[in-house]
Amino acid sequence: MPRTPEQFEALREKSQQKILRAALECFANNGFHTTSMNTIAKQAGISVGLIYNYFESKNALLQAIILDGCTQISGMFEMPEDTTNPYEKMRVLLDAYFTSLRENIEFWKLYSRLLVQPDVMQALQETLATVFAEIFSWLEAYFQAIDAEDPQSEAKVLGAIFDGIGLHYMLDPEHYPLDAVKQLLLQKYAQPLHSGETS
Amino acid sequence: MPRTPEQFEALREKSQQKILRAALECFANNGFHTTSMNTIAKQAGISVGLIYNYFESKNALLQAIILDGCTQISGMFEMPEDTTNPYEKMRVLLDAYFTSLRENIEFWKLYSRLLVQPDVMQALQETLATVFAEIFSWLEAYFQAIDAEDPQSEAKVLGAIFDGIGLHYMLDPEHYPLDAVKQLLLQKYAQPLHSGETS
Amino acid sequence: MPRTPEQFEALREKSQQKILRAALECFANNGFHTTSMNTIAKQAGISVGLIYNYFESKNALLQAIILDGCTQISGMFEMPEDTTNPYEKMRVLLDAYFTSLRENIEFWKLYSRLLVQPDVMQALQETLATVFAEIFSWLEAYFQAIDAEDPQSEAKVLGAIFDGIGLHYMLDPEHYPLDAVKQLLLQKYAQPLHSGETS
Amino acid sequence: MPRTPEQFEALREKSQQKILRAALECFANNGFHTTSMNTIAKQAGISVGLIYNYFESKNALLQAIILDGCTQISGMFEMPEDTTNPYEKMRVLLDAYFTSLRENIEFWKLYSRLLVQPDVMQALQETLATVFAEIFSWLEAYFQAIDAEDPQSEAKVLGAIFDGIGLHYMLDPEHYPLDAVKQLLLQKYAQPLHSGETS
DNA sequence: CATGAATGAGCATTCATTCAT
DNA sequence: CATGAATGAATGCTCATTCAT
Repeated sequence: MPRTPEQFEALREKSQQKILRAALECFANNGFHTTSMNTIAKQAGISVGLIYNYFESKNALLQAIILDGCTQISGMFEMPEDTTNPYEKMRVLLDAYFTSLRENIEFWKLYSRLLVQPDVMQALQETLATVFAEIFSWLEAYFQAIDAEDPQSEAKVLGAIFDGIGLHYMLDPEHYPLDAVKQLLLQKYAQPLHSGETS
Repeated sequence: MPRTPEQFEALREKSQQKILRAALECFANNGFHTTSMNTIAKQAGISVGLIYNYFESKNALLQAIILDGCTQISGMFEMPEDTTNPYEKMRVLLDAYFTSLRENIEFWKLYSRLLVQPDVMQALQETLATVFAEIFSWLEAYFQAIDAEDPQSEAKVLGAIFDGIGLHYMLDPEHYPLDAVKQLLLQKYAQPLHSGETS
Repeated sequence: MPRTPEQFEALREKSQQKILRAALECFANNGFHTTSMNTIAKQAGISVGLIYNYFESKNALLQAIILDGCTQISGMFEMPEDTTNPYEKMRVLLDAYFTSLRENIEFWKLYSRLLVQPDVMQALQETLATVFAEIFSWLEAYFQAIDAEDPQSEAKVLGAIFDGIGLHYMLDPEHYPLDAVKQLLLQKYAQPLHSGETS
Repeated sequence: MPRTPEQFEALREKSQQKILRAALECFANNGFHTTSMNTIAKQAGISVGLIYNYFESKNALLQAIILDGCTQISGMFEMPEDTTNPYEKMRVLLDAYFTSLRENIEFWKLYSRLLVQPDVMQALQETLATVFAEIFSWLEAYFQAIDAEDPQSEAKVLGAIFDGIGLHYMLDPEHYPLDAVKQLLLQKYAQPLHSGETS
């Protein structure tokens, strides 16, 4: 009784997801170079050979993971249609970011780690450069919208804050005061400065 | 006629420096795992074996480099004796930091990279944890001195800014607006807020 | 269509045996330190890497060989159930020993060689100490059974004879008068002394 | 004030002896391959380079040690002029052997170890073969003198006893019953058998 | 004569990748 | 589709030996 093409597809999808999840966990926790294909296979509960049925190489596997993650990051910048107020937008972004930090810590670990591994980066540079550009242009637009004096630099600083917090949070998730920091950022960036000045 | 102990010492010092410099450059640009001892030797213009006359292992070599760098980082927080005003102190710190970023870009590359490689970190964790703690306590003291509402979170955010900027700068030093960003930070952190508002 | 577990098991068994045999031959003829893993692989007709699928390290490989051999040595002291007469037992032992010397000359070479390599011995000491103790207690029991004056010393001397002969035989197997020596030992140790003197 | 040639010679002799002693100790305790030239130099309190002023190579150093030892072994077989009785000769030999075992344990360790290291042996084979031949012919002469039935085999067995005891003693010098074993051998080999038979 | 820094070939070990079944 | 045994190039590290002083 041969399987239908749909069943095949579903099986493939399932195996691929298992591999991606296993690889993400291993890379994030032990580093890319330190993780062997055998380790990933064991973690995924499959054989080494099978990985090569789905991914051309260890590097290709890594790229697939990153691509997944970039989609997610980009998603954070998508706003509900009716959100037009810049402060409101920033609130949505900060919410999304801090939620993601907590929920996808594995990915953020990996992301931070890869960001800075030049050998790994070569292949990803293009992909990441695009995402980076998108993010910074979004941030600049925000600072222009609220009439900041130097929107570009403000965007750089806020971008640095995002990556810096991600990095520090991931170094010691247990003790990082994620909520307090979020509050501070909401206060700094998601509300008009000197709100009561004119009264 | 054997060399005098002083001559030997000079030779040793010279070789060690050659090795440290070569290793920093290689690690920073190509990553720790991707750099082989042979590569370092070639870069330093010496033989592989010689490296092991000065450093017990590849890891020990890395640690020596990091230790060097930590001393440098700590140095940034040492103020001239007569600097008591917190804003003045912050100005000195920001100056030191941005100068160091520009002058020791190799080290900052390496630093950012290592910060996030769990396998490499094991051995360095203690060393780095100490430096981190020092830095954050310095920053907290600053925010307490200027009567910030939530000094801890402010310190976290400013710490994130430092590491985030370092990371972004090093990803593309040519195009990063280092000066503009520095000016913005001076404005944000090194002068009283709303100082002249009421006048 | 993957192989069945039984097929894999058979493959593994075969490779492992190939490795053990090749390693024994190399170690025995060229010494432990002088034999490289590459040499063993070449001798076994496989790749270096494969050895590490079966043995954790060069030392582990050596230990596996020794363990095999110790089982064999111990076997020499196992007597047929109906052998109760001590002289008869000694005859069986001498037979077993000289047969083994001839048939497993490779192992005896290795054994003699390792016995005296302190650096290699560290790991094997426990294993070998046990075997040694067993042998000497067997020999002492024999000398007690035939009412020797100083069973312990007699055991030491006979033990020395075994190892000494092994060592000399293996230095020049072609010319060693193994049979004549065996006859002499049978005469010395496997028959009552002066049995017919008084007749 | 230049030194006289005699003084030079004395200095050379002294250094050479220091090296030989240090090397013997290291080789004996840690094995030939495991001992590095640096270790020997440190043990001798001199520099590596100096060793090469006196010995062509590590192997040459080893050979020199062995040659020294062989002279010593040969010496054990030299009898006082007036010793003509074979039993008396055997007594002298056994005395010499057991005394040497105790006093030159380092050398015997090394000797036993080298005897069985084929790679090391290559170079020494000739030297050692000569010594071996001498010893066995001495022993055979003894057994001929006392009218043994199979002098050659008796010589092989006694030779085996010597090397076997040496080997076992050196494996655990603390607990080996050297004296009792010596007594037993004196009884077995250094006095007429059945001394009272004819009475 | 004496020193020890410097060399580089050689070794054990790892691991991404292949492939017969 | 799936398996895991097999490959072999690459890497960290050691150590006998050389040589400038």
